[in-house]
Amino acid sequence: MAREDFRIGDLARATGTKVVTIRYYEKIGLLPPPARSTGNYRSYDAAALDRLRFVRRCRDLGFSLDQVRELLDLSSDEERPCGEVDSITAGHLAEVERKIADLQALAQELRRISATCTGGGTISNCRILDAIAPG
Amino acid sequence: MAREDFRIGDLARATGTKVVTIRYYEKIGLLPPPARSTGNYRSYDAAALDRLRFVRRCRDLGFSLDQVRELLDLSSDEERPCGEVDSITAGHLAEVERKIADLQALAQELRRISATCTGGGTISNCRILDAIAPG
DNA sequence: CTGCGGTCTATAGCAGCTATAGGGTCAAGT
DNA sequence: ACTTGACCCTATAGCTGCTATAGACCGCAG
Repeated sequence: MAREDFRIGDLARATGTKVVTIRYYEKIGLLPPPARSTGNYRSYDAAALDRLRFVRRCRDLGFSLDQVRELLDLSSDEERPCGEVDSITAGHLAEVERKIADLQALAQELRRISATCTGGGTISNCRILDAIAPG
Repeated sequence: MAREDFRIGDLARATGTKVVTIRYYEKIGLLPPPARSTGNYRSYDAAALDRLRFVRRCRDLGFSLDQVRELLDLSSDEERPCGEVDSITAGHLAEVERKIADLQALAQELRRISATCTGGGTISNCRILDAIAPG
């Protein structure tokens, strides 16, 4: 309503989010349904911008949408102990570290396999395929 | 038809794949439709086992189904130069390494954020939330 | 002949968007 | 006044790589 309200495209640009993604976030309840203009356009305010920025930041940090939802819920309840936030973060960090370890083992094996390539052969004597399918 | 043929459950156990997944692979054309028994059960032979093992191995190595398809196509053509196999492998390796780097940066930031937690506070003075949503 | 474990098809669901179809709105230009 | 173009709306289907469910059939042991 006020002059500083803006439309979904502006919000998208301001946060680096696609318009469809914002509507998707609204649909799954991550963002509240905003006010509507006379022409039925979504009308956002500064609070909506803050909230979406928070969501995007969490997503950039690799939190799942469910985790983001939890963090949003927590952050709206001033009285709750901070420990819950920390446990979500710590849990996520542990998961990321596990993924890194998995991928490192994977990369190691791919390097081993790739190193077998002799360079000029044909499929019939491809060492890489042998390395992938031993036996 | 021969005595050594076996059914989908056996194939599943032998490869550590779920039955539904095998049917899915068939549906998307990754595995050829097998012969059928009189009771319309799928009937597999040793070649099918080899092929599925190859697929599983590729998946374990993190190749996408499309990449697996390509590798399968290549491996069935003895004349093709081996270079294509190597470029798929190298490309995949590069992608895995990029992912590792991304995740390491992420873990670093999560550790930084998590370290701000003072331990006993409430949401209203949560440093982690501050760290996630600065400003 | 009844029960059970396996198999069959077909369809829907998961995350987290993205794309498409088929329209309405609004401000600027002519 | 009219048209162009950029923006917006809803609703639906698609993506990857499976997984789950429903409802039926097959085959063998007791």
